[in-house]
Amino acid sequence: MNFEFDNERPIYIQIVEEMEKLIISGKFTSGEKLPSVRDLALMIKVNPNTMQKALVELENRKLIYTERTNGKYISKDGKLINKVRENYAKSIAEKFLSEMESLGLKENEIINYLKNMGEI
Amino acid sequence: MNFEFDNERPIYIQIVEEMEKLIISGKFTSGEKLPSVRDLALMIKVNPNTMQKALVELENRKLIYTERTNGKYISKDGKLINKVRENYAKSIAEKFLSEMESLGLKENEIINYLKNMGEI
Amino acid sequence: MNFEFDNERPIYIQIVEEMEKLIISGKFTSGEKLPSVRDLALMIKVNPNTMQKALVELENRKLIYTERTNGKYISKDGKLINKVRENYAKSIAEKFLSEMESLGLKENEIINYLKNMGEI
Amino acid sequence: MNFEFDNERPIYIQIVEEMEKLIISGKFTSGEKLPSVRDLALMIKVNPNTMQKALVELENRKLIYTERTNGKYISKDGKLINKVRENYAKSIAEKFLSEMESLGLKENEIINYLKNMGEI
DNA sequence: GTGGTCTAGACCACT
DNA sequence: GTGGTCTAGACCACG
Repeated sequence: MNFEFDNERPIYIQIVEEMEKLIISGKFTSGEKLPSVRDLALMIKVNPNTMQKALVELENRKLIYTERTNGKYISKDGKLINKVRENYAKSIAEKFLSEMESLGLKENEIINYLKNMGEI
Repeated sequence: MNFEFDNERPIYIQIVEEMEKLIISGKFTSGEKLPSVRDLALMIKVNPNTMQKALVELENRKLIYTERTNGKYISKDGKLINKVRENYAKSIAEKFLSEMESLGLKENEIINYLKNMGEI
Repeated sequence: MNFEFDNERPIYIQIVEEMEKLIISGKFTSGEKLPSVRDLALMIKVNPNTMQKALVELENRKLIYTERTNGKYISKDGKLINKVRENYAKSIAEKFLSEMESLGLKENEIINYLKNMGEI
Repeated sequence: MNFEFDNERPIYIQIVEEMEKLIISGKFTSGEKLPSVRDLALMIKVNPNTMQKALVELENRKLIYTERTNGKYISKDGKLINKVRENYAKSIAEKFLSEMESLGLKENEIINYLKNMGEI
């Protein structure tokens, strides 16, 4: 894993976001066992407590679960994961549209804008 | 003006962002005189220090300028404003595309997704 | 405040439970400002980080909220607080009944048992 | 046997508690021979070490005893079992009352609350 | 002065 | 070896 952090926002939040993306995009598969907290911390070069804080948050969101003394696992709840993915896509698309529209662009203009970007 | 702030990020940054959007979308016109810092602070219900901090940042970005003893004005530099608008549009579009692609969507899928949203 | 902790369970959890009780029983009033994290930590003699962890959990439960750089406050959502109180009462009553019944006692026997306790 | 464990507390403790309840409620009869440690472990799907740890604790509490090379038996000491049952009932009743009272309820209100629960 | 974050390091129970 | 908890101490942005 190769994580880059920006200094403006808490590291643990950025870890949560990155891992959430890895889960909902299928890079981590359902039920897969995660490396130990300490190993994850080493891999992305943060303090184990920081890693732990991120994992607790992911567990609050039900994207991972803990087997006591055994390890942590990606959730097996496929429906939940799908729902999170859909919510995520919807929320960033809505945010994008609203920001572009606040610049005075109409929807077809926005779509043309995106198409042109691909061609450059 | 009716501003809503999110507790997670500095208020003055959020003011900067909102005013920048107002300027580049033309809600504030070039050369227009701004209300006094004190009045702006009252209007959006923040501490005058916070308002002042936001205005300093906008001045750093050349989007407003100060006439000593006279007040603050929206920049008359139309090219600059256009450039800021274009950079802004480009940056949010790139961010949007990269986030959608990290979910595993291709560019044409993303565009279809946006089109469908509009129809709902 | 005078808190006593048992060694079997995490201190921060015990703090959460005690403060939850104080809130739902009205010892803390709605909207009331809490002492600073550091002061609370001093008062009940734990590390500020431990106190912070407890307060984060209370915030997750919506029983308190944070005003950035200003302090923490008891929730003003009276309905929520009532609901938590009712859930709490219901859950401990159900647990109590089920445990007494698993000893072979009928409901009227349980109630008599309680009445006798008071008289001793 | 059908045991469900909560991840937050040691499994062996939960086994002890469940078996204690089975004994004091008469589900296991005095003097009855228990299945082997290995079989018990299989039945409730835990590691034999964990089962063994639980049985050692039950033996410390004199609720079972071991006949060397022969097996483990439920205690024949009816007085002891009664006493444990009474202590257990008393302790959960006291805990229940104290928790309800910490919500601001008086004893007669608590009893009415219980009566109403039964009727729903 | 407020809350928040992070690091370093230690200890613990459990399997 | 696993996750979990706790302490001590430092630093930071904000208002």
